[in-house]
Amino acid sequence: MRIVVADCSVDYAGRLSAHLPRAKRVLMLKNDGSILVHSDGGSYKPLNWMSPPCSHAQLELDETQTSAGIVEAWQVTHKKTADKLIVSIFEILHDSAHDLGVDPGLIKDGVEAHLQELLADQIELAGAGHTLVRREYMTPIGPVDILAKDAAGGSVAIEIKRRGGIDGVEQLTRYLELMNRDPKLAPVTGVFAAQEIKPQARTLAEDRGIRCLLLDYDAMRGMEDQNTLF
Amino acid sequence: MRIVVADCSVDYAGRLSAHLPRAKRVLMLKNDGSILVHSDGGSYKPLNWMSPPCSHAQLELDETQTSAGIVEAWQVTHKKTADKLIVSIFEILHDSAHDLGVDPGLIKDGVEAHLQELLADQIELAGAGHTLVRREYMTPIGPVDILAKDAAGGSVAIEIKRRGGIDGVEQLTRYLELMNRDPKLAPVTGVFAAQEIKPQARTLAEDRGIRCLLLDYDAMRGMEDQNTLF
DNA sequence: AAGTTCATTTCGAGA
DNA sequence: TCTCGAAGTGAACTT
Repeated sequence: MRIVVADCSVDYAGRLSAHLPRAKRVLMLKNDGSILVHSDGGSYKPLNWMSPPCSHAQLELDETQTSAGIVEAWQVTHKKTADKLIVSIFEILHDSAHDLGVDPGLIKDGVEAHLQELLADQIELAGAGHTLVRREYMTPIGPVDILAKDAAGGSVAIEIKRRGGIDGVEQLTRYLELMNRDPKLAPVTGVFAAQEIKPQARTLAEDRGIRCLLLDYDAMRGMEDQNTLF
Repeated sequence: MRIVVADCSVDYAGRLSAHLPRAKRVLMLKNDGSILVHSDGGSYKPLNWMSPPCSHAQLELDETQTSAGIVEAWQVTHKKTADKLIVSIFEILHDSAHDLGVDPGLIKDGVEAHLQELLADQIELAGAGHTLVRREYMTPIGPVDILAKDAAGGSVAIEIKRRGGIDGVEQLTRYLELMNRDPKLAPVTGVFAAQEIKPQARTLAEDRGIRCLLLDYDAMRGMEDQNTLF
């Protein structure tokens, strides 16, 4: 990673043509040859950039450029699309290189996991009087997201998805079939919970006697915040 | 703009929860309080970030943190959504600040203008034997993008859009109506040229006897490059 | 101001 | 490998 702060102008030609007038900017040159041109504002999106794979070359300066005050010119070319980015540098204000190594990468706590956590905490959303038995209840063919008991004491298996499609209903159906063979659990009813339930999935679920539960992630999160605060 | 290269771990809590394990990264702190966490790879999207408006605070370190080797901890909080980003720093490898001033901003050369230029140069795309009369041919209600003549010497008015919708067809229709009143031009036929023509627009155009011409921007640009090279 | 569409989108999952 | 949908999308344009 090389970081250059410079007074520069930038020209891009690719899907569109774009030009950045002369100004001080931060140029981030990554090891894969890619380059980002950042200003002191805006969002995380650079003013201009070149995505990898691409190659970096130093251009020869002609008379016009040197007399205009350009001290260095870079050309970054994309290896597949022939997109081109030219950085004309008038003054380098800072230049440093850093060996960062390979990044271990971002760990995202999936929304599904979070939904499961939230619904476990707010299990009454599945029905008045419902109580939590346990999350990730193991069955021979995999874990059921949530096992609960309804007001009458009957078992309830809940499958949680962010987007509820046919697949999720089939999955829950398999769990229910298996769990209903267990005399300690049976009869087990099913709840298919998701932020969004596709019409086909809803039809299939209801046809099989599985209840559908639409989850409002933001509302559940807001509820959680209140529980934490007080 | 402050640039810090540091051995750090990052935690984000907002719409989702995310964690970046300890590693060397570049932290870009913009003047508006926003922060970008970049690694030496990936695209222009940072591993993690906080968009403005947000505020930056230095956290007090507790025993657990100091014994874990953390020398500094930052908390960046969004001013509206209460999203939170915490950067735990184990070692600062580089730290510099730069006054960049306000950026004049990106100037995008519209694709439509470029398409007009390209089609004017490759006017035979509009039909074999077509010749260019002029670009931006003025009429009392505005300029027609391209005026050409077909192989038989008849006038052809071409309207160019990046995405061809109903609006563009209506616009061209008005031009054609007007131009057909001019005995020096009449009869004038219309060509609706665009990178993408919506079905409704195509139907309307063809119903009015206007030809539709799908433009392949990349191919036209490639052709232009060849013309320039040889 | 609120909604819609586009993006040099980027990114990930599923087929 | 390719296609399709989501994104902590952001940004520009319409209504």
